[in-house]
Amino acid sequence: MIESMIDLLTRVVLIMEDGGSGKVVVLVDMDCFYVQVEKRLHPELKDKPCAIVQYNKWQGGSIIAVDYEARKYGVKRSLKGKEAKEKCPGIHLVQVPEKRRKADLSNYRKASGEVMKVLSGFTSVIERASIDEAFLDLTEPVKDYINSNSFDSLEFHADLKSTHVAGCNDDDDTHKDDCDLRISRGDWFKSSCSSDERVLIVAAILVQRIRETILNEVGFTCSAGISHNKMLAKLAAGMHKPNQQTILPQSQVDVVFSTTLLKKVRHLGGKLGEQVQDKLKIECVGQLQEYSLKVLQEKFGLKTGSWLYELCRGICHEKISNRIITKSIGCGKNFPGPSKLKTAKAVKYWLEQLSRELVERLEEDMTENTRQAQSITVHFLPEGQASSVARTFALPSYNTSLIVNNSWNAINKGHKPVTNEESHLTWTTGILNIHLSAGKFVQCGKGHMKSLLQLMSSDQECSFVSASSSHSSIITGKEVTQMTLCKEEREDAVLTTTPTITEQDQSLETSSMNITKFFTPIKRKGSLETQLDRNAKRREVVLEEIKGTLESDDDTIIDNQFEAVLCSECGEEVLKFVLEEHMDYHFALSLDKDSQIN
DNA sequence: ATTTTGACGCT
DNA sequence: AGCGTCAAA
Repeated sequence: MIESMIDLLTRVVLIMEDGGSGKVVVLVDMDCFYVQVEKRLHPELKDKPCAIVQYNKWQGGSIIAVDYEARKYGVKRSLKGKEAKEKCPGIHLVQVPEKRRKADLSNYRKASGEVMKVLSGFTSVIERASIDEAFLDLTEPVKDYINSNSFDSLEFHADLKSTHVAGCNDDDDTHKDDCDLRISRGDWFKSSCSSDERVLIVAAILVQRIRETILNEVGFTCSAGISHNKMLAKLAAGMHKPNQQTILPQSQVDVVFSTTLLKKVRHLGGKLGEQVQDKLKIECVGQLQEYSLKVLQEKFGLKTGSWLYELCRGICHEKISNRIITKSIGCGKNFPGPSKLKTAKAVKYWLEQLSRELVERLEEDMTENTRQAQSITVHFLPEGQASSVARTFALPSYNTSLIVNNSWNAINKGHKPVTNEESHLTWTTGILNIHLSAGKFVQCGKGHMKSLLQLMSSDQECSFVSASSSHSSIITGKEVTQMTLCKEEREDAVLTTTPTITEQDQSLETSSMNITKFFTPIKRKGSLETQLDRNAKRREVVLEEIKGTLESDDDTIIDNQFEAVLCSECGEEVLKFVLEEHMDYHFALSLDKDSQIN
């Protein structure tokens, strides 16, 4: 009974030409993004087959992006650089930059930001879906455009060269079919076209402009899918690449779905897609239409069942959030097989490297987005375990030592050493991966007029932490006085951390890694901006002093960075502000020795 | 020995 | 909070 009512309602919805969404949704997807970023940086690579690799010591590195020229030779993601050379001897392999002995993706994040900025010029509703993809809600812009005067004077054939309509044989130039004629002739547009297709064609004109603007302003090509919801837009975007766009109207859904493999649909590319395929013995999305809502819910649960029921009819209610910056900032590194971390020294070294990258990125994020992360989660994968372990702790200030120490404690809790010989703890099992992720961002700082306005006007994505008096919380056994997060109170916030140094910590403190003290208390006075200004000034001075020969250093604010000290390892005089890097250098040497012994 | 990310759902 | 899934380069 209920089922037949839902079937009836669904049929009614389907009579509505756009599947009931009433929206215009676009997915913009950059073509082989990392390759384009590198080619912009190295124009001589233009028109040459090219792939991006991470690292290259082992098998020529792992490929993470491939341009369309190289794809012709069968070069794919996840191949080794070496294998790519075999398939395509002329290929140019560009390495991802490395910093602190790990891959550094910041160039690509910056380029992504450039694209997002251009997109924000066209519509107020943008969802960053990944580093190179964004969903746009063009419903309003399309309405505006239709209501504007320029609408009548459209010349479709001129503007829609790179536009396709899904489900039409538009690949063969000699056999232009109905779909192509539709979009290339204004007269058809005015007379013989359903209203949902009409808005999508107008959207296609806007998307064409958006893509041209991205190319002109930041120099990247992209592809796009134009439809009524996220699922269809994403599917459409993949149909014609690179540098093209595809309309997928509701009227074409059945035709397209009759040959679309399940795993090609968003969210069905993994285990669920396999389950659906196996349980129902079907291959294509369209075949799902043969199953009642009841049966789908029995087999896959209430929620997933109704999701599948609607999905195969082209209906998808996934909301487009309004957010072009990430909700978390993280970095991690794998230590596969032979390179697994076996000593406390090695773990601390990499925690230091990861923490420094994280703090660097968090500080940039703060100046860029006037927000501050409130928590860190450390993930690590002990050898022999199926899944990684995660532990979360509070982040009262952006401080490398704090992150290193809390992470170290977290890792130690469930991972006991078998021997403990003077800063050389050894575990029965090694550590195969460490990942640090900062999250729980709250808006902060001055210049809050603008950010507050943004906050108020945007949909739920941003949330306030209500301004209240300072409170303490117990997290991972450490008492932390948190700052008040909003408004004026913040100005006078003073941070204190209460150190609880364990025996193990102290034994480690003698290790060459521990340059700064654990939980160096940080007192803050004055506004955030003042702090940032000071940091910026300090960096300028430092940069001038060392003439750009060294990475600018980060975190721990020490009064006199220019005081020289004698290095305990080599006896050289070293300025304090490069001491950490200097010790890293020694440690890297010792690690290399270690690995030679092994 | 793909690696390094990031979002979200489940419990 | 911690784990699992899915996805992108």
